[in-house]
Amino acid sequence: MDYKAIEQKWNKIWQDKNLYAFDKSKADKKYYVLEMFSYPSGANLHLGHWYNYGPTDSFARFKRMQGYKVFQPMGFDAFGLPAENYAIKTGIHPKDSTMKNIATMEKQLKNMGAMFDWNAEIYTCAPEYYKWTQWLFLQLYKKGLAYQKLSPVNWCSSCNTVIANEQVVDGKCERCGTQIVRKEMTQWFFKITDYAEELLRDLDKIDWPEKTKLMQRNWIGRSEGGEVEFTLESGDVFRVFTTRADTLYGVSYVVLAPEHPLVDKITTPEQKAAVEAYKSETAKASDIDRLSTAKEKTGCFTGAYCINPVNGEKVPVWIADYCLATYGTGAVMGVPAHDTRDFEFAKKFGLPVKRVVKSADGKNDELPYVEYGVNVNSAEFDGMKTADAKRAILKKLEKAGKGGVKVNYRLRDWSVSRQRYWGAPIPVIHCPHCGAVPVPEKDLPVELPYNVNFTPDGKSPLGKCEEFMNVTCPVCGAPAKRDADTLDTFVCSSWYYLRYPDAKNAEKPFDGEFIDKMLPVDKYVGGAEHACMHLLYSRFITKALRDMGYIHFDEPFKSLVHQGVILGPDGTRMSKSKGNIINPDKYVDEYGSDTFRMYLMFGFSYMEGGPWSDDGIKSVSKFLDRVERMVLKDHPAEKVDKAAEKELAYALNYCIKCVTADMEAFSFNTAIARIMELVNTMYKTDGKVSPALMEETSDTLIKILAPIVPHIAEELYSLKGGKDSVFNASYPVCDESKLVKDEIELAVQINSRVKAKINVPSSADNAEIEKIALSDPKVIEALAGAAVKKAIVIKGRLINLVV
RNA sequence: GCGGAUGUGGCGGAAUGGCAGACGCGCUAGCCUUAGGAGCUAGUGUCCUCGACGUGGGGGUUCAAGUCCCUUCAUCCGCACCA
Repeated sequence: MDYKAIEQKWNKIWQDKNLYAFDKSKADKKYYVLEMFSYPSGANLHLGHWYNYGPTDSFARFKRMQGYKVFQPMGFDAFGLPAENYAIKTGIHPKDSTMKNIATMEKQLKNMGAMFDWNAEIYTCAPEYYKWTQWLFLQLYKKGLAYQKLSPVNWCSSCNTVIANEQVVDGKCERCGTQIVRKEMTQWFFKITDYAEELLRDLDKIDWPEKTKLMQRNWIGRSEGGEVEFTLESGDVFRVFTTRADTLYGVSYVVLAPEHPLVDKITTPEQKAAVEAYKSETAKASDIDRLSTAKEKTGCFTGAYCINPVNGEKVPVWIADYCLATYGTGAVMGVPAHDTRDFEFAKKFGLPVKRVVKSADGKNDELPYVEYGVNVNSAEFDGMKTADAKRAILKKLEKAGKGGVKVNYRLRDWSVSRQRYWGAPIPVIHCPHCGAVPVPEKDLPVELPYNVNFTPDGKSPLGKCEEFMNVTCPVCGAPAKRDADTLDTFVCSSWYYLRYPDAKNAEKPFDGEFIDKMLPVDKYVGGAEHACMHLLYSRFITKALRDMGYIHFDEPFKSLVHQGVILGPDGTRMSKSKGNIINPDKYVDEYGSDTFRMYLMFGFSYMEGGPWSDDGIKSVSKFLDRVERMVLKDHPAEKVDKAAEKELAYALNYCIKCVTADMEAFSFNTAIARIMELVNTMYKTDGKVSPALMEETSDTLIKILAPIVPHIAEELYSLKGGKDSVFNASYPVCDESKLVKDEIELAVQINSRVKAKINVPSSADNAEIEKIALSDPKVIEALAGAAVKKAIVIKGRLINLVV
């Protein structure tokens, strides 16, 4: 077969017939298959794209043949850092390089032969799209879910610019090697924490991999505890969050995050220099380093003292980098006797260690003692069990107005400001009189200007573009400035699945009534690396839009699958620097896109991925030749053998049954294994079965294969006389009556070791099976007269005789 | 450091607690062909035969463990400004 000619032929026919366009009037029978859209970073589709889109398209085709109206769109997540970095390096404008990359990738995606509905294509960098991304920002702002605050960024003083985490290597700027420091800037945030509880709870409602749900649960990080208010000598107050309020009598110091707003105010003149030095040291460390328990504890005394609200004790206030400003209240109480980190800290700085909990059996175990137990040295709470003491102490604090029960989340609000050019401009105007003013919706989109200077020099590129920046305030008309930052690209991708079904709507981001019919996405397929960010942001945006009344469902993705990662032949992640990149084009060129796709489906466990190998693809190619020969040949019946006919009918229906289940479960490698078994049986029984049965089997085989090798199956289908597309045919259904066997083989175990095989009628009950087993000569020999204490029969599998 | 995963023949990988290694690659042999890097058929976990041993290591639960529990080792991924 001339694969290239066939691919071109059918791609053109499918396109001319508009075979894969979604019929919006059939939304009631919809099945929404969505692959995570591509970032057009390189000029070509890489193997990861192929692995995501090829097999998933086969799943979509399978669903179509099952009678669903499949909607499978494709688009591009086109804003982002790499295009901008490329521009800084080469001078080629991000828009130009991105649009060029998109054009190439579109062409390759079309050659892949996936049934994408190109009528619904979107690019996030198109004004027609980001207009609505900006609209989304404005709705969140109106709803009180977008706000500004000071937040640290990575700052490179040599490049004079903000650096992404990715560009920080060992704490240094990857471009110039300068030590990165963290610098506070005013930035926009989305209040995802308002939804922490629902985001956690609704995980129970969705069909997602358990590990992904677990990761989100841990990311959200709900912990129940309490807040305790400490009063400084200056009269200022601050609160700490703790899960161990029962240890409050053991507090011997408190720690503020070095970034805590009170630090400057309370530091005594004698400590000023030391505190400043410590703060600038901390600015160099990443959160990951700061939280490492392996690292030696560091800290600095502020010179200030505060009052423990339960016992009036005066304790010193320190700053230390193991306390993060972004978690809890940015302050922790130090209880060295009952916390490992606090213990190390106290030991290093000579702070007192005071036991307030001992184990329930009354033993004074070694300190730090972090287990639950019974309170001691805790005034009226002595003798209480940990759980009771927590409650009682928090109650006392609550009465005194000094704290109380509190649930805390590790989840932080979503920072969406980026000091970059290639993104959706933030639709806000900063007016000297009115402050931050949202751009009126009628003025959207705030278009990204083309002519800007990317050279990093301390300002956002947009900030240097006068005609962009200078506007009049929509409220008072005074001269004002636009927000010079752009939105995090995750904002663009947090709602794109809502845009696809109504991608060309010029009046609205989407028609709510129609979207309610089309969503949620029935099957979402993409990489596991998005578990905690994109997949959480999308859930948040869906819930926020629901609460604003735009949509009426709770979750965007009903069912989720992660494909694995294909590694280089050396078993490590593919990268340019390692030179182990596999280019799919080479194989598509040599073997055709169907064969390449089928190899991706057969050679790996889809959810696992694994190292690439050249060896298997040839075997898939051979297998397809073998199919072609069998399906197209004449099938003379030399002598029709009933047993052979039964065997073939069994093989066919068993194949249908297994492949249907395997396709549904994304277990493509085993689905293909079952198809290979069927073809092997066809070869084995050819000539011994009636031509009619062989023809029927061939026709069915073509339909089973169609989702996996769409062009080849379409060609075979038409060569066999099919008039319409095979993708308008329905998927074969298993005839259970053909799977009934007269006799089944069972293994006979004696004390769990297999000693013999027996054939029993499929209708035999347990007693009969035992009787047959005990009369088998091999079994008699192996038993050697021993008495059977117990016989365990597992239907269709084995019988185990315990002696 | 925290969080998530993985570990099965020479290789890719199969196994609702029920005959470990489906299917394929590779390898071996036979057939076929003027020819084969084509095709068809058979064999192929390890060890010395009966048999024994085998799912990273060690322990446990069970009639039965790759699968469940405990422990240990190794490798990989994510960690909030890469997308």
